[in-house]
Amino acid sequence: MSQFTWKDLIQLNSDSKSYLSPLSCMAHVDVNAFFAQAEQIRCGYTRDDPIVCVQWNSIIAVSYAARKYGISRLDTIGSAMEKSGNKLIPIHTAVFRRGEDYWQYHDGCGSWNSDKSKQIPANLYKVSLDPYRRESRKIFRIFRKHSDRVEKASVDEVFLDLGKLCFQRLLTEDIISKSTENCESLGILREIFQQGEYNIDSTLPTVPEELKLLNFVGDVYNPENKPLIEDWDDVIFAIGSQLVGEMRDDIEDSLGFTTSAGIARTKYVAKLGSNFKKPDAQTVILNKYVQDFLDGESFDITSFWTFGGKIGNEICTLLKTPETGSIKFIRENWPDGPQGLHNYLNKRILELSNTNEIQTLDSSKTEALSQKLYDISRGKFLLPLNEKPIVKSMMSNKNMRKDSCCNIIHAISWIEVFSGELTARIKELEQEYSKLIVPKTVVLLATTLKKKVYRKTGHFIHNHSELTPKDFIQIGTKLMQDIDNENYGAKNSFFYPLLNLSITISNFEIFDTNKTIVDMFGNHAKILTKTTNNTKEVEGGKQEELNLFCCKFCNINFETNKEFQEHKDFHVALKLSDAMNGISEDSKNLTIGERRLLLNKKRKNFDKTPPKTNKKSKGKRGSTPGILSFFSK
DNA sequence: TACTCACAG
DNA sequence: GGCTGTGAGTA
Repeated sequence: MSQFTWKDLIQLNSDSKSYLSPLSCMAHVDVNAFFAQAEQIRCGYTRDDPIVCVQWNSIIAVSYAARKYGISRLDTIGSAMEKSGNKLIPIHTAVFRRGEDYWQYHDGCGSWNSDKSKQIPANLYKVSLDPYRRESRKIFRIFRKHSDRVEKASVDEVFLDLGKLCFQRLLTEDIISKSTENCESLGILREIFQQGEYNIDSTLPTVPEELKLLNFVGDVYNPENKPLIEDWDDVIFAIGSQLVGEMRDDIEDSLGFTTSAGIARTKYVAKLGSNFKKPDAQTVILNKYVQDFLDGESFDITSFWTFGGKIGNEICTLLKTPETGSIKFIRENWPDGPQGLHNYLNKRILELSNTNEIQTLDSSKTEALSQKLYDISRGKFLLPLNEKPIVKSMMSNKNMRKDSCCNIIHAISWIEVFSGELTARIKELEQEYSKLIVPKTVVLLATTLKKKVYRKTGHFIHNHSELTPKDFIQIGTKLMQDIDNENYGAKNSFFYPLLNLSITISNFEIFDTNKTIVDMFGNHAKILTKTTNNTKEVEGGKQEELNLFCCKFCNINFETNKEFQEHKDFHVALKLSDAMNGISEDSKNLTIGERRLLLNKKRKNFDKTPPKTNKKSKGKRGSTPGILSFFSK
């Protein structure tokens, strides 16, 4: 007799409820040493070549072929090369050069190269992870081809809710496997289902003998060689393992990546499963052996997702010793529900209240926490697939070396890099989803030795049909000018060199592309004329006229050429004033573009005082600067 | 809303 | 350790 009901089975077919069914089947798939594999494939190496992916002096991914030298992610490339007797094949990530808005690979270059001309100095470059995002999307697309129940958990991981696919394969598709083509009792099950001749609360028939021969793809966790298929959940897992096997094969055949997968009732256990055997493997954790798995492999609380840091350690402390953070300990000491555990945690928090051992946890969190621990320790913490929105935020960031950002010129050059990166990333997403994606918020964050300075747009509107790096450069530059004026220019206080500079865009508005551009931006154009004092309300053709004297950098319209020229002078001056004023050796450190600007400046004899601040040019033309067309108040 | 912390890969 | 992202908490 089965322990499951028809309701449990049918629930699998529901996108929103499948995870709640005792027959639910989740998978976690992880690309092995993703960055290293991506480079291996890109550069045409094989899996046996010991590739490591390098960023500056650090290794950020180690291929499985390179692990045999004992290389780990924390090694520097220098020490790793030594360990391996120079056998490693290091490949540096793609990089942007300061002042340039595109990334490039410089294969063969990197700090391990003794040839000085083949270095990639971290003060002048910024790492680009775009190539990996691109591969990640290709992989994700393959999962999506097989299933619409996919959660992208990170750049190299997905969760799958296999309930619906398993259900369909079991009950409505012809193919389960060759061994069951003639399975009469399965036919009967299907017939009952199709005729609707069942009571939803009645138990399912016993699993037919023929079905017990169903093959699993990958390894089933079963150290004591107990029977595999006995009830319907085992059948579902066998089908699930086949589905995941097919997806992983597809990924390997079409893209070349090997992956590891875990299949289990819950996301948490599936994730432990994918980590269990690597690379190129998959592990099924059957419900009836999940406790053996959790106990036998001596998992403790800190092995579980979101418990890997302080919280997990504090739980171990509350439970007295690290060993007693073990899953078995929790399950066996609180067998009758989470209430006892809840009381115990609260008691321990009180006991430890005058020590500083417990900092993150407090009694307001223990109720939910004890329920979660109670469930986790039984492999029954049910979490639905989280279908994430396209994007929530996007950051382009650079941690500076001491000479990477010593003045506003440098800062603006980095902003150009950020702008190129963000625009390219948005464009790729737009193409992938056939949407227009418009960020409403742009944040510039500068970190100095002493403080963080933060500027944010109100309501970002771009009036182009297409987003260009220029849009972000305009805004980023404006924000940077504000920050510079307030913290350096006006007060003449300590500000540079910056330790960090970043642009984060967020608050995305997403439009379907089947609308016309006018449909989408018609309203925005109105806002533009409304909120901008110095732009007259004009229609179509007349707008063109105004654009004759339009600063492309700020998108300010000027009424006369003279004003326009003055404004342009102001830009150059602003960009250059700091470099000329202070630190003369800066010029050594400038990129070609920056140096050209400097030369131009000398040639044109720009030394006479230009309009000094933004405010001045504001005042001249009225109360509102034209750049406001990009902001609301 | 602005900012910090925690966590993850 | 550097880079990118999410979510919770706090004021």
